[in-house]
Amino acid sequence: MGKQMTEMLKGTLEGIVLALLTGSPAYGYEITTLLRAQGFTEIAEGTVYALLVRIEQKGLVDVEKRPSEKGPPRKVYTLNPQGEKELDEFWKTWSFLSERLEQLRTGGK
Amino acid sequence: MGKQMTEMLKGTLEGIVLALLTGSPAYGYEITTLLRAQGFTEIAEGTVYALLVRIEQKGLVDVEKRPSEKGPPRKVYTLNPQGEKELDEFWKTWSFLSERLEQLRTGGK
DNA sequence: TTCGGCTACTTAGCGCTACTATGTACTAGT
DNA sequence: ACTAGTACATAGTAGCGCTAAGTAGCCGAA
Repeated sequence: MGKQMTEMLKGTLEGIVLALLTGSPAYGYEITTLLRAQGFTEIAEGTVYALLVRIEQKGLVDVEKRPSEKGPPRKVYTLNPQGEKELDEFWKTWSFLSERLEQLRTGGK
Repeated sequence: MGKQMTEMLKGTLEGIVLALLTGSPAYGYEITTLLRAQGFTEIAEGTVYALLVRIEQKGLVDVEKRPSEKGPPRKVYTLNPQGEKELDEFWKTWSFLSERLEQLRTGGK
């Protein structure tokens, strides 16, 4: 979509990925294709992997290495309790922002 | 709200300010207080002024200097046609992101 | 058997945006 | 004179997504 989307994704992409991980673990390449399937067609692979490194270092996910039939071993990420807490915070922050913007759009000065 | 909000504001704050300018022009200090009144209590003054410089340089607003009774002269910003176009784009980008996230929140993998 | 194409992960460097901190300058009230 | 409120400006910092390039394993077609 362009530069606007790039800037807007800052801060939200992490939440999106955490949300994707709720319920079912996933590995990097898989997450990238999931994002693309959901319409985020322009998200760079490198972005996803860098993000995964970050959330791992923050302790929001547990990581497990599993062999793949089709290539190098996969790093499977699972949301842990701290990650769920962070996701919770994310939704709160998002809701706040979302409500303000909805108000602005419908002319509520 | 904290670091999460700071990151999330990237890209959206510009749209918020443009939206605030639709209908009625405003000057920097006024915009800052408007934002605070709407719940964005932690937005730094310097952030707003820097943003205003940016959107002026991008040609999204027209600027007029007006004397103030209470201090230094005000710089009054008015949304111009190009700014309206940019705001339109912003709302499109926002809608896209907003819809994806709503889908994610309600369990739509 | 070699080559392209898919899978899968990594990393250095860049650009953009919001924040911190500080400074300037004008007015009014005490 | 001093403080508080109004009003704007800016240098430096941190964080995040993107670009670009690389490594590595597997497979099927030429």
